[in-house]
Amino acid sequence: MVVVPHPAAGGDTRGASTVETDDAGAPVAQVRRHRDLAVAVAEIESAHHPRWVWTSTASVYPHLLRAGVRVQRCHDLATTATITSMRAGTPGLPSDEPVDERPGLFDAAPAVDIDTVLAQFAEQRRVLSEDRRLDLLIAAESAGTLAAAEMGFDGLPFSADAHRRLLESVLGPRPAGYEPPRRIAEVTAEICAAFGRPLNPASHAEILDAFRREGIDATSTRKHVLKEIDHPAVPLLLRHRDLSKLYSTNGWHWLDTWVHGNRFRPVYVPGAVVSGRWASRGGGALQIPKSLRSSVIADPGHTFVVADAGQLEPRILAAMSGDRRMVAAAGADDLYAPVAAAAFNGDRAKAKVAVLGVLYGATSGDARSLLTVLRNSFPVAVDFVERAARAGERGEVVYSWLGRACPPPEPGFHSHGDVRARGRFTRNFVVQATAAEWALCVLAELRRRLTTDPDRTAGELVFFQHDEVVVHTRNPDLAAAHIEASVQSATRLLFGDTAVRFPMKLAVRDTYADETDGE
DNA sequence: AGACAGGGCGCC
DNA sequence: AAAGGGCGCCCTGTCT
Repeated sequence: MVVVPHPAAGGDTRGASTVETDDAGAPVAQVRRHRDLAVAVAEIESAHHPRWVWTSTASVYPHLLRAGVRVQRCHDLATTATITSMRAGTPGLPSDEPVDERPGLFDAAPAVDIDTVLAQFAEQRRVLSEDRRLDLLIAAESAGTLAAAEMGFDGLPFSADAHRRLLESVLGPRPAGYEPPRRIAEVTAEICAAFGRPLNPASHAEILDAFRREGIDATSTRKHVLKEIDHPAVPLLLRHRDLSKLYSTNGWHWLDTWVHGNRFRPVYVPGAVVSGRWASRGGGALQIPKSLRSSVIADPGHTFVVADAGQLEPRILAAMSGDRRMVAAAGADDLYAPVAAAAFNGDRAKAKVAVLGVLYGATSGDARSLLTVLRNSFPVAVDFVERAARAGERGEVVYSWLGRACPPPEPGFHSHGDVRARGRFTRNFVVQATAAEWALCVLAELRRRLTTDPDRTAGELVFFQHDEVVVHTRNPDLAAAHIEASVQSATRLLFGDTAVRFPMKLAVRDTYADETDGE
């Protein structure tokens, strides 16, 4: 363990200090002063790969990456504090540290004294040393912060030319000024013609008003509502919505902002979702529309290995609950097939609806009755989430498998609707948060394997999205082997010797697009 | 001018 | 096919 305080504000890395500690966080050597943080980290890292302890990866590591310095392991104090304070019921009190989004600068956080950092680390070690699962969670979260910074820095291979071709074929040429692209202008004109009056197709109020003038009372302008209306403007409105979405969210401006040097460089924010899932800041990294994925093109000589965990959350529920029949079902490649056989006369569609309904807290009568059927065959699994739901309804906090706490309820939650919503949230939390932990452990192990493989062609992580990883590699077989091994490792770390399987759908392609998507 | 809420969509 | 959970982002419309 080597502790480094937060660097001074303003990008001034002079005066950086390090001190070596034992596992408990007690110093075992003198504090060393360094002229340059990146140089010091590079030197120490090459000697013995310590676990770096710092205030936050988000505020320190981007600077190191820009200096060409990478580390294997860290302990992120801010991330740890966020998790432990949520467990203590005092969310949001410790450092809400801003992440470094400005190249070349550290954020404006004040410099922190090394004794303060040491004290915080020692206290966190004391807590973690008593809780093996929490210790594992913190290690995985910390590794995740490194992976997030590295993926944001390296970027996802993305062909700006391919994307420009897509935009031009769908929207027309790039507008010179602020006027809308040709195809959007055309469909807007057609909509106005269909209604016989000018209107702004982006205004819900104007659309509803226009329909009302023709004697059509729509409750909203949602797609499924519009589709019920027999009117020539309906398909035009839906098309306008699609085009506008592409233009405004992933159009030329998005390309200029987020894609440079044929790399899409998003800002990942690990653990930003209460369940522990990652979020992204700007660029919509975790919501890349399917239509854009054919522009994610591997470099020459490289391919992508795209791996996603199929039916992850039901498998997580099986492992958490220990329901013997559900565990047995989760030993199959298709979990829904044995569930259907056991409870739904082989009707797979019904089995799927029932399982998803139990995970999300379905309220519709249809799914409720299927849930009752599911309970007959899988009582332990159903009871597991029902207990989480009832705890939430009582205002209690629930926990993931490794001990992440969900936020406490809002003080004023008492209405029937609030209480039921809280139950659906806590019901889903226990599974979604544990699924996030499993995926994070996969990511951490995969990162470790890829970066330490003596064969330098194993590849690099370029994308992570909840239950999916993408490796950019010259050697897809090796990358795939590392993915499989990482899945085994994560499963064993969390659930030990379980019969639950987590089959990965692996695909080797030169674009991120699903091969079923048309060219 | 800027903040915020609500509607809507698409990603898991 | 959707439903239920979690997000980010865009738009309009309203309020300050």
